[in-house]
Amino acid sequence: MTSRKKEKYHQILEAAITVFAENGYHKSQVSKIAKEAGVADGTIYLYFKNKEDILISLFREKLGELVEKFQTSLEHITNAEDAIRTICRIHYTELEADVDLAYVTQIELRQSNMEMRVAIGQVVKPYIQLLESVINQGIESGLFRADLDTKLTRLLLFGAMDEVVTTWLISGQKYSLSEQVDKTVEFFLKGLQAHS
Amino acid sequence: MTSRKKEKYHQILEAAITVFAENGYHKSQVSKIAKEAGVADGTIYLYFKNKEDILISLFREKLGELVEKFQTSLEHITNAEDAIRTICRIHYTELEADVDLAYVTQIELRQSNMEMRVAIGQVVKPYIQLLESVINQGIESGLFRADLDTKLTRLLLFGAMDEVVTTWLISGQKYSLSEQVDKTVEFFLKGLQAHS
Amino acid sequence: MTSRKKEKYHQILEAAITVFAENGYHKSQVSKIAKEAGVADGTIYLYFKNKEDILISLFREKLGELVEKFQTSLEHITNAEDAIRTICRIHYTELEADVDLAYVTQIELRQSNMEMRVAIGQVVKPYIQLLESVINQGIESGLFRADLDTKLTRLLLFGAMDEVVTTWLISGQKYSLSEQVDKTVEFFLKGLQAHS
Amino acid sequence: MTSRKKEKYHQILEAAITVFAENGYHKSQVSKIAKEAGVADGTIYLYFKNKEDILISLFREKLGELVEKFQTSLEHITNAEDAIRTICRIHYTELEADVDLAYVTQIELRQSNMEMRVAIGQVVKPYIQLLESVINQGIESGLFRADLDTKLTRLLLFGAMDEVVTTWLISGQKYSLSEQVDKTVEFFLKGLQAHS
DNA sequence: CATGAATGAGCGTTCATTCAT
DNA sequence: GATGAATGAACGCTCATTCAT
Repeated sequence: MTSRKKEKYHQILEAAITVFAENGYHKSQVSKIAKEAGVADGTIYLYFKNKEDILISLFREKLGELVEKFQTSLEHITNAEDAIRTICRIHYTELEADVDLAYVTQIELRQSNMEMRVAIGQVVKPYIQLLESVINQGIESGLFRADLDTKLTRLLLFGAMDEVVTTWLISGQKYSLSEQVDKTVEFFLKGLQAHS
Repeated sequence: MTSRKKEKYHQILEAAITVFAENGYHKSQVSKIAKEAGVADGTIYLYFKNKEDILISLFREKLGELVEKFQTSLEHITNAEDAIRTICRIHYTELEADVDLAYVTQIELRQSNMEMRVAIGQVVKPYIQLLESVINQGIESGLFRADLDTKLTRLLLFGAMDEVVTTWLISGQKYSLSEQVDKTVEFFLKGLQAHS
Repeated sequence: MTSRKKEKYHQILEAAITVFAENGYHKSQVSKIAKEAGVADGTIYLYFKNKEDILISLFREKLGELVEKFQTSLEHITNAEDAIRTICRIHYTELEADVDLAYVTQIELRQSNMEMRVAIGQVVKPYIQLLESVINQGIESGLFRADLDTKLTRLLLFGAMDEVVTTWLISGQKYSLSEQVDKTVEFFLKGLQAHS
Repeated sequence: MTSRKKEKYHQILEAAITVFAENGYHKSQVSKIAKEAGVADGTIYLYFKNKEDILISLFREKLGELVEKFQTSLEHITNAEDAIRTICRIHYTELEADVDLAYVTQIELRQSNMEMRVAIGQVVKPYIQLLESVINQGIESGLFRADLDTKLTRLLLFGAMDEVVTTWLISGQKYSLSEQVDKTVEFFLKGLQAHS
């Protein structure tokens, strides 16, 4: 029962990601998502509070997976520099590999009001904390500058990567996103490193 | 006549910025903007093609002013490092000084479809070119690393600043944005500088 | 299920005929039709593409019934003169018996653009063909003149009857329409008959 | 002054006929007529009560001219049969010669509410009376049947011709309208004549 | 649990008309 | 008389959500 419930839940989410990516959030009718998922319109509301909830859930699920990948990959990495490189690589390659997801996170998810932004903030938190802990670890290990403002720095890193992904997406993905990892990381590390 | 026309045009834009900031683009009725501007609903359409056009015009006007400020401030600055610092300072202080404008550019403007994004892209272009020219000048003058990818770098800089502003905004402007200039610039310059 | 669907479909059509007859097509709001039909505004659009579609459907349904009546009545009539008389009688009596329908077909339906005219043309076709076949049969049987132009003649007949109905309607139905049958038919037959 | 007034009045009417014929009454904005006429929007209202008044005036003016042509042509015709032939010829040839006028009278003018219909009725009156007087004269001279119902007969004649013109118009004027005169008149006369 | 027909609030836009200049 | 900027009422249609089955 529970597994079947979950099944339909994910079924709807997968449909939503497809429909959102194709038409954008505001132009995606709930009925279209239902059709894509192969369920009735009303069924959607057995699994989600409302349309907005679909978008947030989508983000939560997908970002959850992403954060897991980050955590798994970082598990045996103790060097902060390597960690930054790994984070950037996953950030770029995962979104490059799933353009639909990229659309939803970079474009559609931004089409939200302040209340949703707050909700999204909650979802992004683990990723942000990951960045923070890496930065902190870098400072503690002496690899990164001691005068770094952790909270500001993680915004700079995240914002920079975010913009690169969005621009790549809007440009029509005409070039390789993952090839930008090295130069991005080099810029980051120089900005971060202690004995520059 | 022309001045009175312009007067009403700006009257509507100012009303729009207020209403958009308060309710968000999608929840701002044209009639509400008209009321705020003290004109009839139909009058809006004498000055703007449609609701979307208001948003884009708003952005164009305001960003135009901003770019002018950048250009004026950079006029006598030949040192690329100083230029970067000036850009960041203006970016932060101007948006900090006009929270409504900040809301519109950081939140509402993102609530747009791909077509609008393209239009916005045109508007942002001068600012982007400004960043690029400063980076290029920095490289040529030997202050910045020669192996910098100009196009990638300006994304990193813009994205980083953009995220800082948005986060500050969403947090409820509980801290000073302009105080973040120094640490932001320090991070940037270390990432940019040649003799690191 | 299907019958209930049809039920609501006809419910809306009957409401539309009432509202159109009372206010005219252009001054009949969809909401007024919905109210009259006892359904929500949106329900209209589950059964009709748009407002125009209501008008055309109305015409198609009602004229369909009318054509059926013509065909049933003519089934056992082989004499072309009798057929003409029967057609005129039905044309006048049916519209006299349903003033609302008459309003819609004679007045409101004419308030349509060229595209709608084409659609209407399709609906009227069976009636036109009926007239043509009667004329042709009359010619073949030797009752009607051999030099009659079938296509022109059916226009003359239809146009003449149409004008009589419209004028009766505009005049406020102050006299009996069905009493005009005999004199109309007499005029027609003299114009049609061979051994004049 | 008066002549200049009249000048602008006709200027607007000519513009209206062009615009109505091109776009249809409901899709013809007053501003478009003003532009076509080379006057300001407001000027229209110095010469016409409202948009509807333009249509009726147009009809009144043009039909007035037409009736004059009828009357001039019938001046020296004492034979009722010749008169019918002349009327039909003018009816067909005049509208064939001025397709724009035909559009307005046959299509656009019908897009009117009951109030307008009444107004139009007043305008058509002289033409109707002309038809009536010809029929009456025919009866009195013994050429036409004595048992003709004058009021009904003029409807039959007018309606028949009207339908022929409308059908020719909607068909795209692919054939000659004036060539239909002879067969139309032949049908009429057989229906009208006494010693058939 | 699932359905999908029904709901009805909500809104961008048009355009005939007015009136200060 | 002439202008044309300004007005604001009016409405077709969409679509997220509900609920009887």
